Amino acid sequence: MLNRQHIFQTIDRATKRLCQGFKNYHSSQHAFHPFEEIPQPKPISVHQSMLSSLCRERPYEAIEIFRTQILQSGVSSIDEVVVAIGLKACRGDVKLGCQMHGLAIFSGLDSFLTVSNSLMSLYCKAGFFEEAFGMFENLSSPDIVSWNTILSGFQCSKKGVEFAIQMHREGVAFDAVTYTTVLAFCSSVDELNILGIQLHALIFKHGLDTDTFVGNALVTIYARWARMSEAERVFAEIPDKDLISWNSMLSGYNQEGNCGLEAIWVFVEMVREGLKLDRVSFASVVAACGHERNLNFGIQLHSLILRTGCSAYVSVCNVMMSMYSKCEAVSEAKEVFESMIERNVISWTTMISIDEEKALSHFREMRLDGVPPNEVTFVGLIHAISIKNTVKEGQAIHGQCTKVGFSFKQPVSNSLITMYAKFGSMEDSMKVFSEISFRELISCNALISGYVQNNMFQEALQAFQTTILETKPNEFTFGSVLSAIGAAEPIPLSHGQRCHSRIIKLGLETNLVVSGALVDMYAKRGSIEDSRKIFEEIPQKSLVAWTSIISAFARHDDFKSVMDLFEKMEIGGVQPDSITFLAILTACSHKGMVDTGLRVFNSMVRNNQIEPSQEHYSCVIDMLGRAGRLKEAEEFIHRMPMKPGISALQSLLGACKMYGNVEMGRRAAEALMELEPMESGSYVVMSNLYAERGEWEKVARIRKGMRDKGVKKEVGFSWVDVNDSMLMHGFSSDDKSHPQTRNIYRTVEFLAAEMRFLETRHGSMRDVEDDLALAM
DNA sequence: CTAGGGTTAG
Repeated sequence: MLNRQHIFQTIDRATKRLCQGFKNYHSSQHAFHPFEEIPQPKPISVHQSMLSSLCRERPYEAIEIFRTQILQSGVSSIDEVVVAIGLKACRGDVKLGCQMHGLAIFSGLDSFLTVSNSLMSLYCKAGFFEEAFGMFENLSSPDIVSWNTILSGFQCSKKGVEFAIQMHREGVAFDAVTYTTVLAFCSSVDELNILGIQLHALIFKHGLDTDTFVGNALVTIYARWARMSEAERVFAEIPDKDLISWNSMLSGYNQEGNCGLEAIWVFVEMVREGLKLDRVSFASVVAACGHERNLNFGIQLHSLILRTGCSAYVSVCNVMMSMYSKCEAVSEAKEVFESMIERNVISWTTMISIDEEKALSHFREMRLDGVPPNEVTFVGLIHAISIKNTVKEGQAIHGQCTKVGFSFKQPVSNSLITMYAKFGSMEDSMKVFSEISFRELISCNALISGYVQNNMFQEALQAFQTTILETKPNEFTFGSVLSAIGAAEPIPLSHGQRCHSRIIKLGLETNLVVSGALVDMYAKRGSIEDSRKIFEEIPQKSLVAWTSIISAFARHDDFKSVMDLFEKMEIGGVQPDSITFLAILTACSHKGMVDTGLRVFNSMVRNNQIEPSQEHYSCVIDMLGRAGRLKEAEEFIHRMPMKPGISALQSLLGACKMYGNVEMGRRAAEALMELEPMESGSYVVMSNLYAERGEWEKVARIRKGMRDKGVKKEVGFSWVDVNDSMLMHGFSSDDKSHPQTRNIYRTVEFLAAEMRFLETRHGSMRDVEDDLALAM
């Protein structure tokens, strides 16, 4: 394991040195001037070396030189090598290539294999594979380069591998290039990884694993399969490591997800080796830095990138934007965007996902800029609109997606499901879901969590049960379904227990999200012992875990446990957040520990720099109110920086009722009725308050007001689990809707009689009977 | 003839 502190200190030193040394780093330019000084006609060898050095870096100049030569000295002044290099310089430009092809036929140089090979390569690159393949089939004696050229032309990895197998059957001996090409095919298809390993064995047998190109390809495939130890082993055995070898390692660590630090470490070693870093190195290391959320190092990298001139690359700027946004430095990200001369889809998409407020206007600008959006753009845009909660815009974008044919792309559908769920219209979510061709887990998770968000817990459970028939659930699936079971009284706890056993089977019980959700679910469903057991078995207790268990005990009014756990949490070095404090305040309030509660509230603001929310204020008001400190409670409401919400007013009203304060109660109730005129609660409490004082006229006025506005009192429900069904059975007092009502009531009477009988013997069943009578 | 990077839904 690497020591973070140590690494970052080392990186700091290394990059500082690098910044100083970089001034003369990229100044070396290729020198071509001697070419001009050689008089015409220039010997062929001069052209060969000139063109081959130019064609990589500046192909158009190479083509120009080629043209001048033909015009000045005729076709006879060139040979097959020059034509081959000239073709290379065309870089997949078919028009130029065709001209060159004509020239080759005209000069008779097309009979040379090198020229045919170069032509085939050109046609492959230009996307005319059929053309190239036709040429290949007409070759009387293709060499390994001809084979490799065709092999590399395959767009589909599987077809490419088939061709390689055919090569093998026909007795073509593989060389380093063949292996490299086939390995590249293997790395892009999962099922081919066994073949990749077999190839590695063959490569090893032929001693080709020390070839830089082959080694790089091996490093790349191992990195892509997240087998970094193997990648490292191959890497160590490459004698002539080039920049690509290093970059492959760097990106390999990046791909593994949480190995950002290792990636940065590789970068530092690259710096130490004195390598000339390029845009790919920077793109990778900046991504790693974003992963690590290390803004300081990111700024150092940024300056390094500016010094090396790599800031001219769109790709590097794109990843810098993303890094800054991950480090929560949005203005820096925007600055990078503004400074860019050229922007591509990724630049715009990144900007759209960073700045959700202006997402739509960025999208419009993007269209005006002539950059066509892709599916990722729509994912970002839909996400931004979900956050903004602008239904009209969402529908418009959905329409746009459909128009450009993106709405059936997997990621887009998934974001649409989430968006409609956020809008509260599950019908639309379901519609999108049902139109998906292949239901991957992410789509199911999106749907389940959508149901939970909209309080449709049974539907969530149902969707979960369909999901587990189709695929293996993951931590997100369980996170959602457990919260559904925790929140929904009518779902029997046995479903939660079944989930729990499934979680254990899948080895997910120590997962951060899942363990927290389990603790929470058991606590909400009354099984605090299970909550505690699960909590204690979590090896590394996270903030979520601590908060879950504290809230669990708070919900059970176990003040002592709450405070014990809170202390242990702080000793354990885990910083409480606003939700933790909310749980503690709840516990204080329920136990009447007003002064402790106030102390906690103040320390939250002062020591932990947490801005109290509406809920925190309500909790304190509730606490003061319950203790009869009504004046302070009302003062507290006035002290709130925001408009007092429903729960704060309800708390105050409740306290007024408890202590019979009609005046204050009226103020609270009026504020409440204004906030939610259709809720019966405040009317009922107020009329009861007046009733207790005998002010019947006022009671009547309130009752009439309720009737006029159409406010109805909600009926309370209880639940009973019948035969471990999917749903529990709900019933209210005086409920006669069940077909077996008569039998049910007879049973209740029997039970009541039995209790009376037992009471005469034990004398302690009074309460239970009262409860039962109430339930009727 | 061959190789490396960036945006992304829960």
